[in-house]
Amino acid sequence: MLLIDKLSGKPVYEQIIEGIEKNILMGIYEPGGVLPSLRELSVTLGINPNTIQKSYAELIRRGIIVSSPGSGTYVAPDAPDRIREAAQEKLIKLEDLVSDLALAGIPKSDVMAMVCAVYVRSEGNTPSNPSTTPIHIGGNPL
Amino acid sequence: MLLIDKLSGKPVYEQIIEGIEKNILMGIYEPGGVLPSLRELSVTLGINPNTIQKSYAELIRRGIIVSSPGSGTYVAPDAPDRIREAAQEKLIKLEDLVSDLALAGIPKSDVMAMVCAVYVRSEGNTPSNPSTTPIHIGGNPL
DNA sequence: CAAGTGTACTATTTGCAATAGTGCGGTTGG
DNA sequence: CCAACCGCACTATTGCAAATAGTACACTTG
Repeated sequence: MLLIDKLSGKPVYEQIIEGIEKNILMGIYEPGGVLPSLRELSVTLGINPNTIQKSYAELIRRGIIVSSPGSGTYVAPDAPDRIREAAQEKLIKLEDLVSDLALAGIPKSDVMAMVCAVYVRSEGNTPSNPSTTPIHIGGNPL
Repeated sequence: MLLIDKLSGKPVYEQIIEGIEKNILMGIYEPGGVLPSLRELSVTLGINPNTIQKSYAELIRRGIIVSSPGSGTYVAPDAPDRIREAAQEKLIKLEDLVSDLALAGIPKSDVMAMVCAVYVRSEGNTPSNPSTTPIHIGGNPL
């Protein structure tokens, strides 16, 4: 998981943030579950620990993950909800992009078709069922 | 025209590129017409001439505008077509964004409604009629 | 107690955006 | 013709953010 493209121009720490959020939404990282440690993820991704820490710090600021010094970092219980709320802001970016396409003459039907296709494709990718509470392991503070 | 926001985080030279493309699509800059000179636009926007030049150079590379050293810079005859073709790439970015929103649980209906709203709003903003060929003035090389 | 954890620093490198300044050669219009 | 303006091509510099590197400290776990 967590593919990082150093040549994409997008800051690495942002890619990590988005990757973790995506994993949480897809149920790979479950609420209450433990995240990879800074140093472990650092080795896995081949990225400096400080860069990982920067991503974690931002996610903590957003209340999506919580840290327990000396123990580890964990997914907040309401992480999916918080991520979904933040997604509302992305709708504005989407609006700007669509506005550009409309001006450029891209037919409305093309955009609509694309949206439909995406939603059909993503129909089976939401296994994060809130009723199946995650298993509590170790010194998890939650 | 050409509003530049130095605090937006977006590079100024990109804002200039997008602004000029938008003006071309809206018919404010007509194919074959002359663009403001580097120095003139520099003064108008309060931006260093080299930054303007960077924007112009990129637009030239894309074949959207052409330059005639000593004379001026002009909108390419097929500029609108080229811009529209390039817009196809933006569809991919849009697809990624919609994919994110779908994963975050934004309902398809919300996205659809937003797309409709944008297209309804932008219905009167396309006065760039290809049949009305622009007037040829001065030393225009086209 | 040893190992692993998050946290907090400082210093340095790297790349990009933007500015500043100068000069060259071509075009234009009086 | 020629002064004025044009695009174009340099170099140098500044500022900023991302990323790396390294160290140290306090805490938790087994």
